[in-house]
Amino acid sequence: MDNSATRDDPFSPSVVAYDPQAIERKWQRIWQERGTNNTDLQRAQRPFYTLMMFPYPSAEGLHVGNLFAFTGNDIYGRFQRLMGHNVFEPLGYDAFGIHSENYALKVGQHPMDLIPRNIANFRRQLERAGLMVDWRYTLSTTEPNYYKWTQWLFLQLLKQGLAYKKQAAVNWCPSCKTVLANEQVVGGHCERCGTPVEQRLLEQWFFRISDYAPRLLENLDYIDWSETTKTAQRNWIGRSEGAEISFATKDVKGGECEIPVFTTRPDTIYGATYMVLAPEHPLVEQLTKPKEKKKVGAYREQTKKQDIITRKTSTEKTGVFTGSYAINPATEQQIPIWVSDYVLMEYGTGAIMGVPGHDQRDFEFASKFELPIVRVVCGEREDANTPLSAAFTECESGTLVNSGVFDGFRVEAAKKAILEFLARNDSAKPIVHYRLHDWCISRQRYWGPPIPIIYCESCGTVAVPEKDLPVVLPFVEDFKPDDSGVSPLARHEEWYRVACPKCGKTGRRETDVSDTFLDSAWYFLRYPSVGHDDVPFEKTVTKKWLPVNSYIGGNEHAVLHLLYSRFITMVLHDAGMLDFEEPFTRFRAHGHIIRDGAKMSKTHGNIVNPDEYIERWGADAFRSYLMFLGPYEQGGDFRDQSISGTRRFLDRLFASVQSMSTEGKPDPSVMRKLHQTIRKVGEDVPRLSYNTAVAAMMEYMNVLRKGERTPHRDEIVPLITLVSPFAPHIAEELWEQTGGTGSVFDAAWPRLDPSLAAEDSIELVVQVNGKVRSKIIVARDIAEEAAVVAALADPTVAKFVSGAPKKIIFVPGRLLNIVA
RNA sequence: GCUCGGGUGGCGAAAUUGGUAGACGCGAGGGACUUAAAAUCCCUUGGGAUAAGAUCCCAUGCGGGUUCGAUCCCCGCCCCGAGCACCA
Repeated sequence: MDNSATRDDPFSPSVVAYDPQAIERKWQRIWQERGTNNTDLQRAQRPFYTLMMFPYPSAEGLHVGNLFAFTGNDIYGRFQRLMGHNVFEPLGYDAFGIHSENYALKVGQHPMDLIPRNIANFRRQLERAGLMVDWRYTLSTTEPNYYKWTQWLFLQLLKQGLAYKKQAAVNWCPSCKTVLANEQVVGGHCERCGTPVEQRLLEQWFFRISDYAPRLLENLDYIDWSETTKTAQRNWIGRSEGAEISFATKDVKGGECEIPVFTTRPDTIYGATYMVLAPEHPLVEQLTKPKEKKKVGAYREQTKKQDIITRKTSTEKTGVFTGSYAINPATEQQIPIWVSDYVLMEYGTGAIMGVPGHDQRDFEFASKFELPIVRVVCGEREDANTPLSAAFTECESGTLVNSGVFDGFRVEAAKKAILEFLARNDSAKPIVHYRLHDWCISRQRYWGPPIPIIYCESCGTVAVPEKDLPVVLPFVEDFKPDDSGVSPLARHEEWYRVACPKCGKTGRRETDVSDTFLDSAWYFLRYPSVGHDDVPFEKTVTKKWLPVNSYIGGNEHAVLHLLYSRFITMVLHDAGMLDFEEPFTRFRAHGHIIRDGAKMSKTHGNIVNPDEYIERWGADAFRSYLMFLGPYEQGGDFRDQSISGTRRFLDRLFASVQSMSTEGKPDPSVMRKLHQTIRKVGEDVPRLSYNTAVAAMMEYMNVLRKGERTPHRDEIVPLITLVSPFAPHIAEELWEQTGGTGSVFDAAWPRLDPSLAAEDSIELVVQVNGKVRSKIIVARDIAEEAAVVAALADPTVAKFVSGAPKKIIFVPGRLLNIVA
C-alpha cells in the first residue's frame, strides 16, 4: 500500500494521514530515551515476570514464527502492565549448539565471528517489532559470564551425586567419520552423505533426571499449564505400574541364576512360553551354551552396528536362541531363553517374558520362530479353543483361561491375585517403571560450554574448582568434528593439558561440551540477575521475581526444554538455593503459522521476511495481523492479502482521532458498545483469544463510524488503550495527540462500567419444536409467561403452534422454545 | 501403531463449549467520488425455492444415537496436521 498520494495531496493539507514508519521510528526512539520499557527490579511493587522462549540467532534473521511467539507474549505483558503490574519482559539468545555450528561449517566462517553479527541483526529486527523488552537485561548463552554459571550448574549436580559418567551409544556416520546429532539422522541415514548410520559406544556424562520422574509427574497436577503440554510430559515420563517377576535358571557352569523381568501384565504369566533378553544384557554371556556362542556373538555384533533409529523402527523380528532355559514360576515349565533386539536394555530390566497370546510383538516373534502360543485370556464373545491369529490385548472384557487355579478371574483381579501368589516365594514384587531415562549432556562438539572436569592420572575425575570458572571455550580455527569420535577440542593439547587442581600432576580436561538444553534449562533464573557477576542468580532479586508468572512458547519444547527446566529448578530447590520447585507458574503453548496452506520452508519458497512486511505495512499492522489470522493457541494460515484488513483498521482509528468531535455528548448506545468492547477485550487477552479481541475492536470501529458519523472524543479515547498492546506505536501517538501524559502503558486499562454495558432490551429467539421461527425484542428481564404471550402474538410463531403447547423451554434473556 | 490437535461459505475464521451457525477480516460483485486509475466511502455476498428484504427448505467431514434443541455430548468410520515410536 502506498499512501504517499494522500499524504502529499495539495488539496487536503489539513488531513494528516497515518504514517506508520514515521510514528514507529519516533516512538522507538522515545521509548529508548525515556526508558519506557525498563523495569526497576528493586523498587517494583507488583512484579510480573513474562518470559518468551529465547531464539537461536540464525544467520537468516528473525523468522515470522519467532515474531508470532514474541508478539503474543508482548501483548500479554503489555496488558499486565496496563492492569497495574510492574512487568519484566526480558529477551536473550540461545546461541550455542549444533545449529550455529553446522551453519558456521556450511558457510566456512567461525561461530565466534558469526554469532555476534547475527545477534546484532536480531536485535535490530526485534526493536523494529516494538517489543516491550528491557534490553538492559539481555544475555547470550555464549558469553563466558553466562556459561560460567552453566558450568557451575554442572558442578552442583556433580556435588549432589546427580551427574555421572557411563558408556552410551551415539550416532556415528562411518563415511563422514563423525558423531551425529539425532536431528542429523534422517531415516537411519546420514543427513549429509546418505550413508547408513551406526551406533558407537562412548563414555558420556548423564544427569539423573529419572530420579525425579515421580515428582516431575505429580507436580503436573497442580501447575497451570496448557493441557496439551502436560499430556506430552506425562507421556514422555511414561509411568507404568506392573511387576518384576524373577525367572530361575542355571548358567552354563551350572550355577543358580535369577533373571528379573518387568511386566504390566502379571495376569498373563501362564502364557509366558519363552523369555527374551536384550542383546546388551549382561547375562547373555553366561547363559549362552557353547554351541550357540558363535551365532549369539554374531547377532550381538550385528545389532551393535545398527543405528539407533532403524533398530527401533524395524518391524521384522530377529533373534537367536541362547541354548538355555528358565523356569516359569507359575507353570514350573522350562521355557527357552532368546536374545532379540526388540527388547531394549534401557527399559525395565532389559529382559521380558514372552507372552505371544497377549502381546502383538511377542506374537510376531513367536510366529517367526515357531514358539508355542498359548491363550490365557479370553474375551466375552470369544471361544477359548480357537487358535489366535493375533495377540488378544483387550483387558477390560477379559477372563483368564489355561491359568490353573486362576481360571475365571477377570484380568484386573488376576493381576493382583497372581502377584500375591508369586510374592509368597519372593519371585515377584509390584513395581513402577518410568520410560524417562537419564539426560545425556555430553556432546562431542566444539560450540558449547566445556564440561568443567579434569582427569588426573592419580586423582581420577576431578571437578574444576568453582573459583576457576569459567573454563573458557578457546578460539580454535579447526572446529570441524573429525574421525576421532571426540570433540575437536581434543586436538588441542595446549588447551586440555592442565595441572590437576588437587595434586598438581598432569591432568587432562574433559573435551566434550555440554548439551544446548543445559544452557536453556536455567536462563530464566539469570535474566533478573544480569549484572550480578559474582552469583548465578542473586538472592533477593530471585525471591522477588521468580517463579516466572507467564511463559508462552512452542509445544515443540513441551518435553525437552520444559522438562529439563523443571528438573534443574527442582535440583536447585533441593539444594536449598531456590524456594520454589516449579519454574513457570503458568505456561501456554502457542500454535504455528503456515503460509498459503503449507509449512514455511526454503524449499517451498514461502518464508516471510519480517523486515519487508514491517517496511510495507508497519509493525503495528503486522503485529495485529499475526494475532488476528487465527486462534493464537492453534496458529493459522498467513496470507499476504489479509494484512490490509488490520492496516485499514489502524488507518480508520488514526483518521477517526483526527476528526473526532470534542463538543456535545457521546452517544449512549455507542458508549454501551464501548463498554461491551472493554469487557470483551479484557476477557479475551488473558486467555490469549487475540483474534477475537481484534475482531471486537474492529466491530466497535464499525459502530463508531456507522453512517459516516463523527465519533466523540469520549467514545474513541478508551479504544486507544484497548488497541495499545497490539499496536503500541500508534497507540502512543494517539495517546499523545489526545492529550495523554507520559506513556499510554503507564495509564490504566479503561474502567468497565457493567451498568453501561448492559442492554435493557434483548432479542429473544423464539423456537417451535427446536426450530427458530422468530426473534422478538423484549425487556432484558422478561418473565416466562410474558415471553410466551409475546411470542404467540407473532404471526409466524402462531402459524406453527396449534392448540396448547405441550412444553415450554425458557432460557432467560436468550431463548424460548415452544414444544407443540 | 500410539498420543495430542483439527475438519464450519470462494478463503482466514467466530459461536461466551447444549440455545439465533457463519461475528470480524480477506476476496468478489455493484455503486459514489475522479477525465481516469489508485486510495477512500456506501451496499450486497453459504446454497436453493420464490415477484419479494415476507416466507419456507437444505447446510458445520461421513453414518447412527441421546435431547424440546447438537458445530458442541455418546457410538462407529473417513481425511488433514503435529509429536512419539518394538517402553513389555
